[in-house]
Amino acid sequence: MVKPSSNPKKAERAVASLPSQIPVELATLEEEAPDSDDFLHEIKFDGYRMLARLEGSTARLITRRDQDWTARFPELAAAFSKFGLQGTVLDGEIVKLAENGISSFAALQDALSKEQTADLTYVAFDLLFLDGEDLRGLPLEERKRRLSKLLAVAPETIRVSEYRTGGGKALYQRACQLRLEGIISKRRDSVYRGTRSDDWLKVKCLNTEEFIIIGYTEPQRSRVGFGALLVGYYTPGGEIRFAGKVGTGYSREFLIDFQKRLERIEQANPTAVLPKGTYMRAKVHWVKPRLLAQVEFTEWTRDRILRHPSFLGLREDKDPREVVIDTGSPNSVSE
DNA sequence: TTCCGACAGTGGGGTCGCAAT
DNA sequence: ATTGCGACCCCACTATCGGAA
Repeated sequence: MVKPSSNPKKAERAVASLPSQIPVELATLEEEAPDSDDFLHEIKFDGYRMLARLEGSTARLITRRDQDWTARFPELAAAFSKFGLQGTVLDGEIVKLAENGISSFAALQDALSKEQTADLTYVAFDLLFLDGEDLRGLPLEERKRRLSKLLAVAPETIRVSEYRTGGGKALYQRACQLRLEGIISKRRDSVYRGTRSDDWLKVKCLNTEEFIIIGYTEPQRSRVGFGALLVGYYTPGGEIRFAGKVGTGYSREFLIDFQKRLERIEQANPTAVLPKGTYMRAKVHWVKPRLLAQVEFTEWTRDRILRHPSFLGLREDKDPREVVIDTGSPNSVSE
């Protein structure tokens, strides 16, 4: 709980308005979790990053690009406004938690599109302002202490992100076993700078899979070679199913060289079955299903399309026929 | 001198809202 | 009614540049 400010000086500070725009701290992508005791670690929640701005009887939810999304989360906004605090800003993530406590981005989007936002959760991981006081210059652990105190008495839907100190590698392994998105490791004594730095590290659990190259899109604007590779896989039934487009991870040189190679194996029509309503922004060229691409991605979407795919390289040593993915595999998103 | 952070620009899936078809 | 498109959200990645180390 927060003591009401009896000190007139403090009260004065409390009415001082917050900065209109507050840049959020961003994490740098890292391959390995730090094991050093200088870091604390928390679960990487998969949702919408949102600053909660409490200004008296009103609370606003602001995206990291400064868009006001309060109206999309009326229940959370109402819960925050009940705090009745002036000049207070929390940093956190709006998530849809399953019974097992895991946040699913697909479920969150689903809830938003159906306007079923009552059971969303705000997971707070930082406190930037309290009662008009700017806390961003304090060490992270101190801010977290004040955050816990503030949310000690809070509704179910507003929670503190739990964390542990040290043991980053072990936590990362457990997170991946539990099929979480990854972890965020933060320097315990770091101040909130509002930029990307290695004070905050994100270590993600990623999937790697080989896919059959079934086509490519034409480059747009200043892009050279091709835009994206269209990839697919064999179902156990022997059909090729479209798995999405992979548009990043190529050097300029590769884009030019590989397009020439693809050109030589072009064919008029797709080999793969495309889901109805597949939208192709750029013109597509289809190729014979002969080449394999190794692709890294975060997860499968509800429609069984790759999320956040990036190209790692070609697999010249394997036969495309070997790329069989059973849609009932643990990787699939069950509905 | 080298390195790193910021920025611009490319690409992805999904949702929403608006305009053109 | 459908489709295209751009703006958001979530992002990965390459290339470049200027300033810090």
